[in-house]
Amino acid sequence: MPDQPSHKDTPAAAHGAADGAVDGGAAGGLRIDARYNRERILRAAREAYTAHGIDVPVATIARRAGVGVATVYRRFPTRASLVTAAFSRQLSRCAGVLDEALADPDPWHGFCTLIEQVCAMHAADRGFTEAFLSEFPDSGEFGRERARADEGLARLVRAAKGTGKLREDFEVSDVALLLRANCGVVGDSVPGSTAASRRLVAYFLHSFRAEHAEPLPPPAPLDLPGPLRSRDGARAAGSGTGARAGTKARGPRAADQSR
Amino acid sequence: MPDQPSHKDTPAAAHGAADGAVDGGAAGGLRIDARYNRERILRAAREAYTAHGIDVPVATIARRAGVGVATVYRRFPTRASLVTAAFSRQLSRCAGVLDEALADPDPWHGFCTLIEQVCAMHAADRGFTEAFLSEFPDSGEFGRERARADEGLARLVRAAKGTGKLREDFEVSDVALLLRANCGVVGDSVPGSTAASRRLVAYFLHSFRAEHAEPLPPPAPLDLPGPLRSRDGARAAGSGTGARAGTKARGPRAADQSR
DNA sequence: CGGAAACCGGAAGGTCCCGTCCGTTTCCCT
DNA sequence: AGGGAAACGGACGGGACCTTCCGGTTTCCG
Repeated sequence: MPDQPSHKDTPAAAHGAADGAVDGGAAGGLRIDARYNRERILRAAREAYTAHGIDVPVATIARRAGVGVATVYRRFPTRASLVTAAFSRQLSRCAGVLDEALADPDPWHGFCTLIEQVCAMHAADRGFTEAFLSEFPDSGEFGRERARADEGLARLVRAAKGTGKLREDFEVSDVALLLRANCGVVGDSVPGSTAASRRLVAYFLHSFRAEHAEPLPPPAPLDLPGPLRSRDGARAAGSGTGARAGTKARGPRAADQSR
Repeated sequence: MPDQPSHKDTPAAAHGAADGAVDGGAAGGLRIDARYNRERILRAAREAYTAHGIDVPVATIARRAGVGVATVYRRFPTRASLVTAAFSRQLSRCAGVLDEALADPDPWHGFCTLIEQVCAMHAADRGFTEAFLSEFPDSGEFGRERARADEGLARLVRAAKGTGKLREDFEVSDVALLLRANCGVVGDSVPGSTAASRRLVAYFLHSFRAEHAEPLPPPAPLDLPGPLRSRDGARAAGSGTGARAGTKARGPRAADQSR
């Protein structure tokens, strides 16, 4: 317990989240070899996800981390939990950017900066984009952060409108619109995705300005990318293939038209 | 060889593409039961893809079409070919919309209509969106259509700029940008995707206008969604998993860091 | 009307991947 | 130093999917 070498009553579950670097999950009270491996797994996962997307098989990550599959699963009970843990950094960076934006004396400037930064993050990391769009991070860390983000975003938008620079009919949900759009542009690991994203953002920010604004069609009953529809919900953790596109879309029943 | 029933010279392969309705592929010279089944398969595929995306298992489509899996594979040698065939209609509709746009006396109006219509098509059909973004339709029908589309689009854009309504620094590749963005917004089968798409398009078209235009960052070296990177190419037809996300992203080698 | 080619459907072959089991190894505390 | 708990890793079970095979059936020409 490098954290609190109390010698007697191992302070295991005491209050682990104080490890020098970022410790998104629960690394406290782990044997040092376990902690070391956990770090290696996270690093390997981050690299793989960033480069190839979140559908990289767990076995691949395990191999690149130099551990067995079982070790990965012992530390992260499910694929989804690994993904969540791998991107918790990025997520807090997003939160940090939002805080900065809120602190900006010019709300409109803060708003623009926020959009630009977050979109740039997505453009630079394919895995983050996919994780963001994916449904399973709803609950857990992603979900909790989101609640706070929604609130802060609403405040920022209100303030930006107050300066008269952000058009009045702008909706908070339009941020989600932009983010999803950006994810679409970034989507695959196309080389020029960063440039494309920048251009997209420029177009959007231009049309968000109050001056010369024209009427818009009504916004969709859409929320932020995270917690979308409530479809078949479940499958959040189990069912392996979690993020794979198909699989889930199975029709009505198995013996629906038997023949 | 249903294609060339040598036997004598059945009018089979004469000029099949004249089958009353749309006949995207080669239904000529098929026994009537085969032709009937082919139609049922296509219909089932279209329904399934539209509703659940192109990752629906072949077996599901076969069941809903009331045929066996083998029948599907006999008619469409591979998953990809089925997808291509299923969406060939939509594709020609796109081409038609483009032609209409080109014929519009007001190029700017034609341009706007084109964007709106195509985006609406994507919003209404999840499968079409996925197929459009997917890489494998490069070759074959999709690819050929695209060449023509690129050319027509370039002309339309030039004409629209000529009227002074479309901003001068607009690039043809910005259409691809918009389409990809729209696919991102539509992405999942969210109920309100149509409304979201409409709003997205409105924002974009607003910022495409020449008046009050502001400088933009340079466009990405990006083409239309279809033929993107040339990555690991191959896998076009075979390799089952065609559209599945992961799988392909396998790391360097199998025994890369064996342990 | 009769036979052969063209068709059909279910089952089997081959991949890939998630998540668990269990014998073995490593670390930590006494 | 030594014993036990924690951790490790390879193999295994289970599930989906794509595609092919093969014996039985239907259509169509003469």
